[in-house]
Amino acid sequence: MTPMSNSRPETKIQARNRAVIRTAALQVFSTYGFRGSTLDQIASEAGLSKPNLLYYFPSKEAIYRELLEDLLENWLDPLKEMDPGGDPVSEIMRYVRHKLEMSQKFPRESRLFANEILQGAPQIGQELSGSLKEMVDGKAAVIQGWIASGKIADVDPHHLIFSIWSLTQHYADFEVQVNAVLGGQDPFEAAEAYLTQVFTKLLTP
Amino acid sequence: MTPMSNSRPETKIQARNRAVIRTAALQVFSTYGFRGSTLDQIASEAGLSKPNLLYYFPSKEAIYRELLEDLLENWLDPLKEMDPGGDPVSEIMRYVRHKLEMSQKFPRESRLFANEILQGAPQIGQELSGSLKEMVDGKAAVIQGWIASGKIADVDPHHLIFSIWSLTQHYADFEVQVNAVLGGQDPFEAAEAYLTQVFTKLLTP
DNA sequence: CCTACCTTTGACCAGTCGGTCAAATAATGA
DNA sequence: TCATTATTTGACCGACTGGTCAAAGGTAGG
Repeated sequence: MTPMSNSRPETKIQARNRAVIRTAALQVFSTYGFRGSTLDQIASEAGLSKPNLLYYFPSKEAIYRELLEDLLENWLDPLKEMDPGGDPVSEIMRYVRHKLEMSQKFPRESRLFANEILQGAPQIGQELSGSLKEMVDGKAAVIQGWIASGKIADVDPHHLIFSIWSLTQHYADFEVQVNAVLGGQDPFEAAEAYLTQVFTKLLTP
Repeated sequence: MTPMSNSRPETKIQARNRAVIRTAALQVFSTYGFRGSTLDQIASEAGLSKPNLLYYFPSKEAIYRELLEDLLENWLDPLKEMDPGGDPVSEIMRYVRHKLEMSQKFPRESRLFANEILQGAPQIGQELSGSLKEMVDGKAAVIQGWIASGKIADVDPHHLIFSIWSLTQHYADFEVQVNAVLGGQDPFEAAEAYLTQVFTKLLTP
């Protein structure tokens, strides 16, 4: 009997092994994408046998989906927290710093997402044009309000959001290139200063 | 006798079929990455049989390498063309527009590169820390010169270059997400206006 | 026409893929 | 203790992987 097919409470072994598998799968999927990854790789990375993996998850796709679902929750949350009542420049800068910090602390999650999008978002396409679009449109309206009241400069809100995603995630997704070009020095300190400069100049009316 | 193993001039059939294969392989590799792509996929996309593919290219890796090598040439060229003697803001803006145009016209090439970097640059790692770093360092020195003479604002040159790459390539690499959020309208017109605004404000002293 | 080379392919190979299963092994609780 | 359940694994499956090969089908020049 597989642990997913009943509704008994999760044992300690189950909790531990499912976590181990998720970590291993994140490592592999974020590097090679769904199709480029194999169960044997993940099993080896997790220190478990392949049938043992499939005792905890019904399929390769199920592991991948669980990772992506967890990701989408945590990934889009910080944008939701942008407060329409707060100071516009501070709110946006806080979001920028938060996203940059996510790239620094969770580069694998960022790359997992990038891989999924590069491959045409076969698993999360609906969320993108559904809840994500909804949320972005909502925040774009908030930003448009800030513009209308003259609190920040007149910039396209959607592209402003894209530029925040792009600039911050770049340090995770293109980590290898950034490190190669910078020759080993840590990029994030200078990145934060640079991004602060960019968005301060851009948003100041 | 395979056409790569001698030095006779290329026949018309060879030229045509090698081009067909490159196009098909670009489509597949740029979507699924090297490991996620199969020769059968590429052969099917090219309308050729799998042994026929391997008549024109010695291996899957050889096709991939040829694509990447062609890419690196065309991809990094425009940065080289940035003229130290020209007007700084114009030169940088011209580069930004050029890169954005590349994202619009050659999104598959951009995604091929992105996939290679995401996977840790197993094929082009040396070029990144070799010739690419060299060239970027050179251009960063040029930009630093412009800053020193007060022609543009004081920004970190390396991160300025990263931000140009990141912002422009985002519209190719994350095309699916951008289209989903924008709901079908063409992103590039607004993107060009937005990026002009960003870099004008950033660079004006 | 013929011959020499170019091109294409069906059949095949060993290794790997995601996934199954029965049996063995550990943990748990009465 | 013993029986029940949870966990682990070796052996295995059919499908697919990158790649080979010999033979067949085209093509071009003399």
